[in-house]
Amino acid sequence: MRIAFLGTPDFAIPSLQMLVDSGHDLAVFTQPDRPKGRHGTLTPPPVKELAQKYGIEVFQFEKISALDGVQALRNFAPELMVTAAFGQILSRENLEIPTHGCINVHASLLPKYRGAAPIQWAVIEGGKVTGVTTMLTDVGLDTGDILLFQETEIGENETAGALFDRLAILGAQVLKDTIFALQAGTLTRTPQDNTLATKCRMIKKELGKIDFNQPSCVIHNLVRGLNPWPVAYAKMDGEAVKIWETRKTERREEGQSGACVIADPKEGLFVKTGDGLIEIAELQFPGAKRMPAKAALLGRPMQGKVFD
RNA sequence: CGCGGGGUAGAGCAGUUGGUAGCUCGUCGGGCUCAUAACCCGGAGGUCGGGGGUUCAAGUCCCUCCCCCGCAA
Repeated sequence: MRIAFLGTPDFAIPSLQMLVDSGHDLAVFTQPDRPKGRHGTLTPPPVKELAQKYGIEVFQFEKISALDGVQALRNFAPELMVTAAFGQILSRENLEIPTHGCINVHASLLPKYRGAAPIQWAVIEGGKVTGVTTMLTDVGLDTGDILLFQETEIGENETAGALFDRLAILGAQVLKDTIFALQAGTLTRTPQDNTLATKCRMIKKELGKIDFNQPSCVIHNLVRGLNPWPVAYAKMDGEAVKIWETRKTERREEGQSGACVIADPKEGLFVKTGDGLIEIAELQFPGAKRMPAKAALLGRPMQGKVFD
């Protein structure tokens, strides 16, 4: 099938790879190269790199809905359009180009977690199950009819990053099934129940500030959900310390919220929360690399210090 | 050349006004103990990121290169 693939980050990679392996006639539309890293090096999005590896034509528009974007899309004349974490809003004009419409791969069980950061929010809110949904894109934000979906459990200590990788692969599978069903003529559409819909906000850095008055599980979920980006943090002696990994614990100890009540290179680092203790397993001080808390404690006594 | 922090024993850190490198953990050996990741005693292990310079003398000052990290994008 002649397919226009619109996607940008790593999440879209397995899906594009699947389309390539399935022998479809592809063109890739992705975001422009962006400055990245410490020196602002202009870096192509992952999807572009993969596309170029296979000699697939790549188009990059600041706004696909603008005139030149629509024109390029029309010229390619796709039968089907597929989006996966593209990062741009499609206009009605865009959507009317492909004869079979536009399929979006979304990393949540719609209608839950519509919007930009569904994976992180599923973890932050402590969800036990999430998944991937394919839907028929319409002009709303992830509001189109549901085609297929697949569930997966979220591990108790799973990070958003790890879940991200799994859902990217799962997404490719669901997409494959969806296209297969489309070609077989067995695809069914199920409208979303808007009364059950939730929309997730974009992740901002300030969201990562840990409030140790919160219960341990809330903190733990925040830490997992913001790993590997932007990473939860707390301040100690005026410095922002990144908290990479935490563990729940049954240990009890008195102290003020945020206080390092146990800080021993052998036992580990345990901080008082709103309802008990939480173990900080991995952290990162300014200028330093991330490291196990037990290692950090060897050269940096933290007993009695307080995070705020 | 966007701003800043840092590269010192296997790991994490300290090293004051320049004068033969210390701490905690680990590691090796010995001891105590019913026993131990606990405790005691002892040992090994570092050309202080690379190169150049100043000096009687540099981890410590100057120049330069490499690498790591944070912020900002």
